[in-house]
Amino acid sequence: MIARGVSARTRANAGAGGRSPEPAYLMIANTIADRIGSGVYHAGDQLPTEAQLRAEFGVSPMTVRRAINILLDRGVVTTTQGKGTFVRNLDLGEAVFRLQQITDLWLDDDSVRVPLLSAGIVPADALVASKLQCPEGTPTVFLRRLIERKGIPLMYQLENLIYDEYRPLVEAQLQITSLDGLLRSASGEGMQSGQLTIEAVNLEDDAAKFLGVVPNSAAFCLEHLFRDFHGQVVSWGRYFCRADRFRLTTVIGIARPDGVTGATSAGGD
Amino acid sequence: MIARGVSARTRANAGAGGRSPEPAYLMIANTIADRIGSGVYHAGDQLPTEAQLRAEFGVSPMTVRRAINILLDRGVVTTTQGKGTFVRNLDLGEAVFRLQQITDLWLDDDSVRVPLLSAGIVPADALVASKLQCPEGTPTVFLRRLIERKGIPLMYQLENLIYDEYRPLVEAQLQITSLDGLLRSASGEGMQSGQLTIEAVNLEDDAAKFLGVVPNSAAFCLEHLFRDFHGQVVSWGRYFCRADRFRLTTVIGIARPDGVTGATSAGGD
DNA sequence: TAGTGGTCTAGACCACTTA
DNA sequence: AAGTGGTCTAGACCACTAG
Repeated sequence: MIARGVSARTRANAGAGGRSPEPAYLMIANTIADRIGSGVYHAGDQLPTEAQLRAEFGVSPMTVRRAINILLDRGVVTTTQGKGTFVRNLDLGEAVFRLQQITDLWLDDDSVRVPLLSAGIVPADALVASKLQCPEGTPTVFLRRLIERKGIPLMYQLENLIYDEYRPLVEAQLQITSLDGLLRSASGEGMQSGQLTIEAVNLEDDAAKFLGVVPNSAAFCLEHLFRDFHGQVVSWGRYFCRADRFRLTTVIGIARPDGVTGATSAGGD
Repeated sequence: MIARGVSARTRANAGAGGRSPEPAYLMIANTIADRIGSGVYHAGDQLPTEAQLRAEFGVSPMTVRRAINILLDRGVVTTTQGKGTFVRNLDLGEAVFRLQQITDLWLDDDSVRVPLLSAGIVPADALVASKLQCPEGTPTVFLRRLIERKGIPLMYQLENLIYDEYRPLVEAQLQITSLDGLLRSASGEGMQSGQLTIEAVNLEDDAAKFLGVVPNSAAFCLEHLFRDFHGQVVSWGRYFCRADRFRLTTVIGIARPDGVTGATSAGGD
């Protein structure tokens, strides 16, 4: 929701007491981005040097530097020491998809339910053992959940947790009834780092049944692996997400005034 | 006035006048990240204040500020004005998947070929017209391509371009024979911004045939929409990617020493 | 009121590129 | 040698939060 604020980039800053809500470094970065977007600076062109920008905007070196760093982060420009700052071409590689798109959608939705389908302690088979990096046969807590909204199933989750009677992790997991709680548990106390993978898969019969789609339907499989402070894997699981409800969207290059900045659509009603 | 830069570095820095390749702000950020990772600072804890860090590392306010901004960007800490800097919990939402993972894999691979399956001028149907934001029936250039590596098909691409006899876009497109060229064309001259969407889909018969998989197989569908400087859509297309060759992976939280930072695996041989 | 982070200055020296 | 970006200093004032 980065509000680009007022269109008047007339630097009412600096001198007078009136302090703009938009810091100088942001105002400078946005001004330059606008110029690139409107074709004042073309792709491949060299931008004015830092000294020139400093003079134009009447700020100190650090401030113009900070503005350029922002454009650097956004992937809008590149800098080469000794040469200059240049407008970048559009690059597919710079596209980043944020998982937050998905999680944001339903966090504040009261109609979202997270029923537990089954829970039990099962010995780790070869696959689970390799994922959890434990010996085969190690007792693990196996959970199956459904995430549904307004009664419509959205995700089917399988999760294996290392069983540790001294760790309250499992009990906490069993009591989760909201998506919020579910996501928080993943980010919970003991967790220190995680690895996430997205794949496209064909749903097997049971998953398809729970999700209310025909078997073999395509779905996103979001696999997660969480570790504690010692690097020990404590949780491995997969979310199977109905393909018709999930979509990852992103924008590259300079967002036009009409286009949203980073907002997304995903799985309408 | 302390010497400059190279003052008391707690790490293996400093040395005999030898300048470290790691700037002070990075070294400070990494040191703090290490402490969080090793449990010195726990989730939810308040970090030392900027004044304390400034004293500990013997640097100026701006430098320690910059280090904290890096941790802020990485999603490792949060700051609240007037309160302090705090260690963040793991948050699923912070996960970002980079498309570069996919494109990097084959850019330097000489065995990658991009044969053109068909090319022609066709009137826009309802779907194409809505995507390209042009009237139905508008002539568009329709291209179909295969991206293959060592003879194994990886992606099947469909693309519609606005036909403009004065724009060299189409001719350039037709001469593309490498993946590098293909990706560059997307980022090409006229393009100013793009929108990308990833979905999971079931492959239709013809797509499945070209990709050498059974019909109805799951696949990633990477849809792209590119605009020129005026915001006019000039290209809409979809890449259908074999699910067994594509995977998006990311790491959240503090990467452990053994784990790779942002490197990925995707589609082994 | 005291302490925190947020922003900014007006310089400096450095490493690198180009000629 | 001249010009570029990269880093850093030693302060300053501000906005916000809390007791």
